[in-house]
Amino acid sequence: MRQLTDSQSQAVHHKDGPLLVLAGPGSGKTRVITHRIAFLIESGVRPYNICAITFTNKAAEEMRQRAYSFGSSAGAQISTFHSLCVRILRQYSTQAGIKPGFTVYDDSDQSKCVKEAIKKCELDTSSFAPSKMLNAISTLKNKLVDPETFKAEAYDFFSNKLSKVYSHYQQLLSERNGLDFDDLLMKVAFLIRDCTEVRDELNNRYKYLLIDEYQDTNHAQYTIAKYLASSHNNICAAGDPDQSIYRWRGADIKNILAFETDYPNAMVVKLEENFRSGESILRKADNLIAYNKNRKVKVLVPTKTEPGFVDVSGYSDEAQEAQMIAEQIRNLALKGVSLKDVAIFYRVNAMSRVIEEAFVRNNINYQIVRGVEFYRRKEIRDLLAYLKVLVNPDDEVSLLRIINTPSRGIGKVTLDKVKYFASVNGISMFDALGKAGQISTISKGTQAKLAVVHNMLVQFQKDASGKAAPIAERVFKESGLEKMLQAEGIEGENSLENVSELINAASKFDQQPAATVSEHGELVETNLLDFLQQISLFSDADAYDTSTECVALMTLHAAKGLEFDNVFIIGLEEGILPHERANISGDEDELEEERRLFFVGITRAKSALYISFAKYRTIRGQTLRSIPSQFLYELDRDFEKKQKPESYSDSQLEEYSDFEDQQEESEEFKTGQLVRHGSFGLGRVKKFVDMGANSIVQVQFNTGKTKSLMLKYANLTKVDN
DNA sequence: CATAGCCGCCTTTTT
DNA sequence: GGCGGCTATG
Repeated sequence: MRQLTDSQSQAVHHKDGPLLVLAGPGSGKTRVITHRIAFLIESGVRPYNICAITFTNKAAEEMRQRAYSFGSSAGAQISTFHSLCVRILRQYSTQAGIKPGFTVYDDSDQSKCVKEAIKKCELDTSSFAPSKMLNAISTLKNKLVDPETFKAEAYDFFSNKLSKVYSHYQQLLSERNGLDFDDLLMKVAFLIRDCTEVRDELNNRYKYLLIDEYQDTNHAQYTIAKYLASSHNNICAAGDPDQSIYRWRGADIKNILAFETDYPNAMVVKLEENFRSGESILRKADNLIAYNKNRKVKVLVPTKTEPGFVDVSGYSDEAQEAQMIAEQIRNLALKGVSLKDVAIFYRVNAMSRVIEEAFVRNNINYQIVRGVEFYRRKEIRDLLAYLKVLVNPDDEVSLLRIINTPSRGIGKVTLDKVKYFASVNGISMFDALGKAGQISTISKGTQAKLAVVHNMLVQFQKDASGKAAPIAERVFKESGLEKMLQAEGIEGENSLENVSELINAASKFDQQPAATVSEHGELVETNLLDFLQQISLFSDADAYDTSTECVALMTLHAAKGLEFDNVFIIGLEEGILPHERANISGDEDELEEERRLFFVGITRAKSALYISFAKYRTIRGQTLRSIPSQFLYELDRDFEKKQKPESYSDSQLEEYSDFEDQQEESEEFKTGQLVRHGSFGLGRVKKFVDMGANSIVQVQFNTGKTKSLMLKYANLTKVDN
């Protein structure tokens, strides 16, 4: 085990009071937190009084294991903000005004609820798109604006409508005893703000608070942290403003920048040495991030003696890019590189497909780090919906999903009648099912069908307070789900396998020593509800399996916190990275976040970094000529001159030559200039990035679309106003 | 009431 | 290019 450096050691051994660890990439930040947990325990703090918050469940699990290896840290609360909130809400459900068996609603459940809410407000879903509404609601919740507060300040037309949707949406969730991701944070923030009894208890329990990736906390999380530490101020925040990549989700970089103002007596430790990457890699990262204006300047100090290796290659299209990468990886493997040490990063999930195809062709093992995908499968969602109803009979979304799955001859008309009966009598739909015999509008035969389902669920419920796996298995067999899949023949085989994988996961969860430990040190047994609530908080990064010999494919966002010897970052093109959606408001902040995202990707690489772009890329079935990302010039202004013609296939050589031709003088385009484009028509210049012959103009066209165009190909003509 | 087939929608990143 | 939802048909 490497020795701690002076500054690392300073952070680790800080005893009481606020501490800010400003850490660059690869500076051993997470290690400092783990050592600090060990130090606190050594100096007499009970593990039970420590709370460490990480960004993903995976990170929490790793930190838990490392902390264990230092000695008995059992009982320390190490989890994500969301998991912590679930715990708090269950423990203090009465004070929070919710029932402890609540369901955590994922985005598809949310979307069902918001659609209903929009309907109730008599708005049409075309001008009030559910996704827009959900986004807006999420932003409000992250800012801790509840429906009542928002209603009071909603003056304009849109806010007014949004406020109504928001109220109805919250109403629906609360009737169903469901909480969405943002509710978990908001409810806890309000609970500890308003309820002094709970705040005191939590302050008493969590005497030391450690928060990793503090740059990505949103206002709700910030508030929770503030109240959790309010009596003792033993808060240790660690993060890197240059790695803030979740602004779009409400993360506020100001939280870390203002830490010293929030906690005036804070000790600040800077970790600027980088133990991860070779010098040439770090220099590129430095060059790039220096273009961000909105930052505190810091330089990465390399400590590795090996220089590292950086390659920037242009390919003709995404298929060639993928094939060349596959070949390079095969070469690396021949040289003895383990596939575990190779990763591919991309901006959007859809870009993984071409790489996958190339890897299959070339016989390269890979895994896509996309954890939530498994839980989105129909058969998995069906079984989970049954289990959710057992634990939370108010969960109408899940109940409606399963009531006729497998089909039992219960249709929409019948369900409408049941729903009407439920609302007239002020009971839940589940209870209305139990009284199906009293619903006179429904035929005797259908009444009987409803009663059968209700009876079945009631029978299942008797086992629902125990372990997860046995009840999951029982429900799968007795509900008819298994028969339904078996009847599908070969098509259903895959589904059957998935279900048994889920049941395996459940039984693994059941056997796990409980992560929760009571004050007196005894393990708290987990049950079905714990399982359901845990998997609903699963994230992509959580699915990353470090034990198998294969290349990891993931988005740049999922790459946060990881490191690899060899890193490939693909699709360095305008519109992809930076992503076109990040430019819609013409907001410089969004471009800076894209730059930070690339920065995060670069700084994952330990010894070799391969960056690539393609001249043509097919997106959503459309092949478009693409422009190398402006970020490539920022890494290295001469990057294009250094391009090897060999990296293009023969047929592309000719095209390459016009690429190389950068003698002509570029014409200046000012923001606001009216221009005409051959196919897009009239538009106005929003931005001009001067790169000599490779200058990029961003034009907002009258069609409403904004495009980034490479000046020398775009054939733009200026139009007088 | 079930099923198949079609249309139209979106599609950045995710706890 | 993929999925969800709607409609028409049996």
